[in-house]
Amino acid sequence: MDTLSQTFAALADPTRRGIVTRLASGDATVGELAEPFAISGPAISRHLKVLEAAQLIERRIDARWRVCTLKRERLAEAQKWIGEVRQFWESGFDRLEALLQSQDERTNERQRKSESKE
Amino acid sequence: MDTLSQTFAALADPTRRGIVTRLASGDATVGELAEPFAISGPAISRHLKVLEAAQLIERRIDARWRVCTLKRERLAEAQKWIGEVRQFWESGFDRLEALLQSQDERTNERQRKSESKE
DNA sequence: TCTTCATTTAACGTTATGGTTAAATGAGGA
DNA sequence: TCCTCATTTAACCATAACGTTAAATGAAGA
Repeated sequence: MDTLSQTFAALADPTRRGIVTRLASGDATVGELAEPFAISGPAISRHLKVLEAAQLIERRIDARWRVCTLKRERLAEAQKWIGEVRQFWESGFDRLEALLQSQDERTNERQRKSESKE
Repeated sequence: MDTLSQTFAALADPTRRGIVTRLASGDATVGELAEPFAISGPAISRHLKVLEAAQLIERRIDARWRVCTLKRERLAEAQKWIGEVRQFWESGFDRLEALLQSQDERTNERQRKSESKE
């Protein structure tokens, strides 16, 4: 799965967004992150694994706790993607090809006639 | 499912992001949207249904075509959510409670001790 | 009216997601 | 060493997601 898909998928769950929001105020242990939610430890653990796989957080070991830290990069990329679409939409310009390339959103794209001719 | 979850889930698929990007350059029929992708019509139709359910697009009937339009609101909300988290994270301030409330991210939250005492 | 064409719905299969409980892991403290 | 505690892994279940092909729908044009 591509990075952007992973980022958006990770943010599509309210528990995970809650965790991200909490981490925006500073690092926290798994237990601290779990506290506000009425779900089991293993469920939290899996949510953290999803966030880590999406590179939205990092985990490090501190004595007998795992401390989670929020990472900037993926959030920035996701925000940028939305921003570009919005900006393009507002501008009314017809430079789609440029936007498509800038966003590298050609996954699954069908072989183009123009391309197969060349 | 809450709105934000629906928005992020809709954006978590590369085909749907491709459709959104295409629509940022202007309205398009289902056929036009389907053209770049190597998947079946029904698959596109379902992607459009997801985007419509998430209120990212609208469909209207024009003769024998269904024309799709991008909508602004949900994209703006999603971008805003990410922006708030990032801003909060960068600020280093400890006003988590305010952020939580502003984002209405208390879904699934466990009964708090302080609350049950009051 | 009959046919065509764009799109959707139905039915189906496979894999992913999110939850659970029970057991495993592994560092710290007694 | 042995116990405790924080967290993860394993095994399982239900439901959602995404793809397919075949059939249905419904407006346009002959």
